[in-house]
Amino acid sequence: MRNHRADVVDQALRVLDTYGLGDLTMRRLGKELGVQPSALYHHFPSKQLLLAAVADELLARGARSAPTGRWEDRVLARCLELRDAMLAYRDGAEVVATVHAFGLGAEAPERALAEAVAGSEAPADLVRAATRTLLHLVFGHTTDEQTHLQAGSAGAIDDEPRERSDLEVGVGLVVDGIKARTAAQH
Amino acid sequence: MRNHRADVVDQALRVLDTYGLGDLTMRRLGKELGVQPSALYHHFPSKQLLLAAVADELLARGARSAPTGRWEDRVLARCLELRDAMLAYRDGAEVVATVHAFGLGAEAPERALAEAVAGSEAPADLVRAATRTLLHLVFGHTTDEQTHLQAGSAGAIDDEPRERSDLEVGVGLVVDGIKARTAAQH
DNA sequence: ACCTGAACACCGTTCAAGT
DNA sequence: ACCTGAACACCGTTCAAGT
Repeated sequence: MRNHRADVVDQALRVLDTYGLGDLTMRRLGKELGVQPSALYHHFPSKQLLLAAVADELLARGARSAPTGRWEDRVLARCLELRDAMLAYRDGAEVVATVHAFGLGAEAPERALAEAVAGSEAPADLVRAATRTLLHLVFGHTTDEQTHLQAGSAGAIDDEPRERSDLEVGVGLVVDGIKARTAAQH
Repeated sequence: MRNHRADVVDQALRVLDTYGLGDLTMRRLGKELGVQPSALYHHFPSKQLLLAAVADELLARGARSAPTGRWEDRVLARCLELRDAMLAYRDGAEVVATVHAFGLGAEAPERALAEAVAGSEAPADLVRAATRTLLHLVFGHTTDEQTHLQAGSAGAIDDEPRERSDLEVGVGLVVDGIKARTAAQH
């Protein structure tokens, strides 16, 4: 049975969600597709680029329609959209953050966030710095949250809301900071 | 020649800085110490715990005396101390962030940061959320900065100041956010 | 276009045994 | 206390060859 690029990505997402990033190996993925590991190199030149495609597909599946309303609300909506997309797959936050850090993909969230932050009408330099700050904040908080969530199936009832509200507070602080700065130089 | 725990950590730091995290393997480290890889398991039960000790030593070497003055200045000082400590070793940011994410060590920066943020006299919940936000921000920005720095030896002259100022702006935004929030509920 | 089979150059970790 | 030697169960990647 011959596979296309999309089949490989789809199966990789399935392996990721079922067994975790540590078990998402070229050999394991090949076995799951009924194919030799070397066959995967017909579709992707390296595991890193396969992972980039996986991250992009994961984000596409979690994508929502563009938020409307006040820019502060649009910023929060984009942050929660990114968080939820990453939480939807096991180790999703680690995959997306790693791919983004290596500059191989996962660029849609930064663009979407930048658009929303630009609504503040802050200077371009501040918009860029604030966007990157928000992105790091979402990656960091969500990775923590997912680690907690996946670690203890026991007693996680208590921790989940606290983690989510921590992210919301963090985003709120940055938003307030942007306002304070933009007002200061009015 | 018999090694102690501290010798292993010291050599690991040397291998890390010279060859990078990708080449910091138990086999490579053993070779560098003139010892079989299995000998390392006399000192550390796993590579992860060795890395935790490496992160803690890296942070200890970059530690400064406690900052004084206004809490905003102490917060920034702690953030820059952490950044500089991580930048001092190749792949230092990735090592520290990973160890911290796994909850195996690298806890001193969070404690130091929390102490400084508490100076704002904000409610305990806000102090905790803001501290974690700042920590993620420093990890994220510094990882980006180090990636940039290590990637292109060419043209890096232009990027370095931009990255550092992005971090300072990010910290400033969060600090302003804390002030705005604490003032709002006065 | 998509895949096989075999190889290359590695990993982390365990464990009985040595000094 | 610290280390050896050998093994176990893996990795990512390459490449000539097949259909």
